[in-house]
Amino acid sequence: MSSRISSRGGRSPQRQRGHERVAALLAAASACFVEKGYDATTMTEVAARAGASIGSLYQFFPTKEALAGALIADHAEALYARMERLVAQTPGWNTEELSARLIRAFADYRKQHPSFVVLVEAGGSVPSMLGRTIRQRMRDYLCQILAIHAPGLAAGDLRPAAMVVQQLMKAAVALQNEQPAALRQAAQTQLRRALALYLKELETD
Amino acid sequence: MSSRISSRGGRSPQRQRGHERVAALLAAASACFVEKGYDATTMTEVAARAGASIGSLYQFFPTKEALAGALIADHAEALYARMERLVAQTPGWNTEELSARLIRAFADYRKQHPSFVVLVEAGGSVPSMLGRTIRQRMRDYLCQILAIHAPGLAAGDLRPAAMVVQQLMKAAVALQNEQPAALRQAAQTQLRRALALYLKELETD
DNA sequence: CTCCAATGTGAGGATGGCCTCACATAAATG
DNA sequence: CATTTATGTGAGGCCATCCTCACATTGGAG
Repeated sequence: MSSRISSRGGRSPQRQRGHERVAALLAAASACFVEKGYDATTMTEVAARAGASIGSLYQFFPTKEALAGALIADHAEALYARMERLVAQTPGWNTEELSARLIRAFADYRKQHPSFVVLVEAGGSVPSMLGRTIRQRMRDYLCQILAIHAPGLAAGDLRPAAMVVQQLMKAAVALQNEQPAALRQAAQTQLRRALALYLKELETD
Repeated sequence: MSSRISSRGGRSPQRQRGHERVAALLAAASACFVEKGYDATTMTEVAARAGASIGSLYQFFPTKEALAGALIADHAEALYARMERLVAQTPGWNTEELSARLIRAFADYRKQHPSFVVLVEAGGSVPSMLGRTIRQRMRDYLCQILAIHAPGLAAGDLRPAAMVVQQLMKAAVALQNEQPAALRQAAQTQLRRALALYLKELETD
């Protein structure tokens, strides 16, 4: 749970009080990033929201970029864990079920880690090398799932298919912003159908 | 082609020289936004790239937000024109053709207006009310296309389907960033198949 | 040519944000 | 208690950026 912080400048918490602080700071940062985006949130605001002073914030996170990086790293770990559970459960699911689970997994994840999308998708001055790495690894997980679910698929067709599925997952996340709720749910249902159709087609190749 | 500028503060160009300047400024701004994102590009840099001074830039665009807004407005107009052509041509196309045309239309548009996605998708401090309006209107166009192509579709199912198609278009745009080219093209082909499958399913409802 | 509105210019004001630093407090250790 | 390490604090340095302003230049109209 504790995010490893770059050794240069920012000291890791040692006592219990320190760990509580970093937790509060990370939570505050997450909320700010979601509400105002990466560039628009200020370090002062994050500290204030966590009930800390600016100096305290800089004690643990030597830089704004390091703060975002720690958040991303924490959330990425949770994402990987979720994906590994999905991979493990894939053998027992048919196409419809797999489609529904994939959509639901991403929708749920976004609810629990709202700042992740904001930070990784932000094309701005946020550390984007992490984002590339994470997207790549996500694609690897999807390749595993597809290899299990559609064993007849040629190895060369695996990655393009995984990329398409990945984009559909991103679409599921984007649809969560829609209002009203009835329309959103109808759209999510349709997206699930589209994904199931595509997965079914992959099996017959 | 000339972008209408808010009457408060920023004067519209009157002589030919002025029009050339705003064109150069908009082109420079577009390039900067693409390369560095909205927040990271500076007004000084835009002016320098256009071969103008900062004062000249502020003569026509009273604010950084107005500059981005003018760009978005120009690009949106081109988008609407393209969508209207698509709507007009839809009756003559079968499902495969429609799918290919939709994907290609968006991919081409992104090549010709690279800053549009950067500005509209940027969740930061960019004027986002324009983005909402544009997305809404895009959805309306897609509803028209679907109503033509799948006349049997219930009116209530039209908007959710349009939302899904819209997300697939966004996916097509996102896939354009992928490297290497062979992988990108394979993924785009797969996405076209997924869209065609979904459109075919809509017809049989 | 003269005049005047449009356009061009860049130094500088004003603001705000990232980060530092010198010092204060808390808590563990002996 | 004395000491030392971890943690807490906030004023301020430094710098980048947005935008203003007073003035120069251009070019068409009369």
